[in-house]
Amino acid sequence: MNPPRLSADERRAAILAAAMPLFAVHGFAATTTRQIADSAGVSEALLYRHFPSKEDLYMALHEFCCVHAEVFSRFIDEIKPSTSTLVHSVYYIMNSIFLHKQNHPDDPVNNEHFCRLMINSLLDDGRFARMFIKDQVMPWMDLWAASAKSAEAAGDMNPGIAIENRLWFTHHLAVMLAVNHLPETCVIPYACNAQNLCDEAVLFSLRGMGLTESAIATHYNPSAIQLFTKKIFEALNP
Amino acid sequence: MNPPRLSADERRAAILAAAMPLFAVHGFAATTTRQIADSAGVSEALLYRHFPSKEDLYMALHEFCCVHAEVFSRFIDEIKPSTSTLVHSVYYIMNSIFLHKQNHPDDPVNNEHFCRLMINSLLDDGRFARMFIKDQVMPWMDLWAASAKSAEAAGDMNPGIAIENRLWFTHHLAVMLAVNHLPETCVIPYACNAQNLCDEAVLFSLRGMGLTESAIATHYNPSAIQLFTKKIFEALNP
DNA sequence: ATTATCTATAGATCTATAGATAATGC
DNA sequence: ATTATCTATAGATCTATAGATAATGC
Repeated sequence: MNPPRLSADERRAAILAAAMPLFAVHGFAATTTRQIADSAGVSEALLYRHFPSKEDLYMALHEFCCVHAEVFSRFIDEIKPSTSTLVHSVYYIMNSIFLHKQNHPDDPVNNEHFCRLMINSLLDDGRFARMFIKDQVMPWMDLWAASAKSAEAAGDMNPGIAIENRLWFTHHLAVMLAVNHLPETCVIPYACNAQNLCDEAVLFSLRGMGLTESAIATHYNPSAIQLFTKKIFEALNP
Repeated sequence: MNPPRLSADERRAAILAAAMPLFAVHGFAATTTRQIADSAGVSEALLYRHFPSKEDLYMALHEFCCVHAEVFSRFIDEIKPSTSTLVHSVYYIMNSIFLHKQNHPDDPVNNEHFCRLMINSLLDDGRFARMFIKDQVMPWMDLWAASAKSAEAAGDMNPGIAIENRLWFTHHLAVMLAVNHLPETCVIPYACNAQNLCDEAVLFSLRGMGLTESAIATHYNPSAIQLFTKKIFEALNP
């Protein structure tokens, strides 16, 4: 009859899980403590037992996102930098960020909600975004940059753009494609479906980074890439 | 002594001008009618004389942005589609959206505020973003797409990506660069300053669209482009 | 006479806390 | 005995309106 009585840690996690979609979809100011309490099935008073203020709850949510993203960086060391890795990485970036594919299946952080929290942070002071990028994205960036350097050394890539920027630009395109698809009706009148759009964005990025058409022809093999990303997927999901 | 008594139209515009930075920076929910009234130097009651509700005021602000952007589309017909126009357009997109350069000097809509309103719309239902894109961006897109087709016909561009998407991707990169720079501290640890970043993003986009290295070498002449954009700038500011 | 503008306030809602109660674990 | 949880509510704030007042234009 009565709602289950949880331990402090469990209740804390349950409150965060309930708060996530609310803060993500409505933003900080438009989300009320009453909404969160109702969604979590507890009283507002209990929220304030676990979090000193609404603001603290919001910040705890950001920490929660960072901690639960850590699983992704465990397998970086096993991947060798190369032109092929670069191509596969671009494919992975685009698919995971834009199409929300190939992420950890047990990830408690919904991809759309995470995206919304990030954009909300960018409209705010950017603290959460910086924290996440520093802790979770930079390890990958090191691998990506090493791969780009390797591609350059192999003569597969034209010069003219700082190595890291080539990958940031790819990343930015992926994020913006995701953001444009956040509203129920996509704001951009693209002439194709999301999957084709993603594939074209991969090609755009590979070319944009300066990869030669011949290097792209050699390394951009969709079926091989699917195998590669599937392997990552399985490594993340033992 | 007393504050000046304005006509209904003038007061309405003054209220919108005061509301703009508040809604842009803090978002709809976190902006109070009291803040707007104080910033406009009037009572809250007067706000509700001019706008039935806070929501209506917000929507009026969106209309205001669209109307005041119309000046930009007046000179489209004078520009001929070509590879050169395409290159110049990419440069223009990147500089106007990311670096906030080459816009109309009398534009009452601050570029950063406009960017924030757009992103807020994307986190919401996207209505404002769709309206602006349809009315203000699509006329340009037609010119850009015609230029890209012209470049393709001239043998300057490799195939593989839908024509419009090449320019949307360029646009998205520009927007995301702007968004990453919204917080006081940029969220991405770029290894260069904003001007270099913009130049590199132009090169990335030209390559990404599939322009050949030789076409880029022929048409991407920074000093000639500065002249071109200056001409647009002057046309917009007679 | 009309229009712009204000003061004052109703009614709702929102964050946060005080103090009481019920379930758990030793 | 400790810990989780609730009810009730204070105090602030927020949107919106009622009704009064002062400036403008014919």
